[in-house]
Amino acid sequence: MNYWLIKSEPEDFSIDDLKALFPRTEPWDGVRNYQARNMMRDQMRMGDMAFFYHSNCKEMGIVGIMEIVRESYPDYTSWDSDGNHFDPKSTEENPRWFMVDVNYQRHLSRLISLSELKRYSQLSELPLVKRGNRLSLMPVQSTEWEFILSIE
DNA sequence: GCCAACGTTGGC
DNA sequence: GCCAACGTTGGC
Repeated sequence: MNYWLIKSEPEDFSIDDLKALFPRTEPWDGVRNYQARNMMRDQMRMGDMAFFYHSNCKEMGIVGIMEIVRESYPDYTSWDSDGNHFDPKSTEENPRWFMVDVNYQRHLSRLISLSELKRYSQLSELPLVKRGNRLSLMPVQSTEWEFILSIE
């Protein structure tokens, strides 16, 4: 099983929004970056776990855990010319973008802030803490996953 | 609100 | 295929 970290701007969609849906799931639409798409499409598997990270907000950090409950399928929001995820180069016959479905699992007992995450040498290889990182979705090594849970 | 980093686009 | 211009991300 793989571990992940997935960012979301809480003003857009927060972990509380995901929790409110439970037990319904959420299609993780709107990923429009090839590197992120490839990981999502080729490596994310049902049952994988992901940290929910709040980005671009006052309290940035890891706030909870979600589970991948459906493997990748075409992101139909890319076909909606009225939506803000529209991409005219993506078609039903030849979809360019993909998404997975996620389900709320739990909040962490506390928010683990970005500034705290940056302080641990155990996490120095995590793309999140590297300079200039802009990936909205990234793999987390099992050792990193367990370390983060151990400091929760 | 600013701006560095970086991905994408498009002219050549 | 190069690369400048441009747009976006996201921390600060």
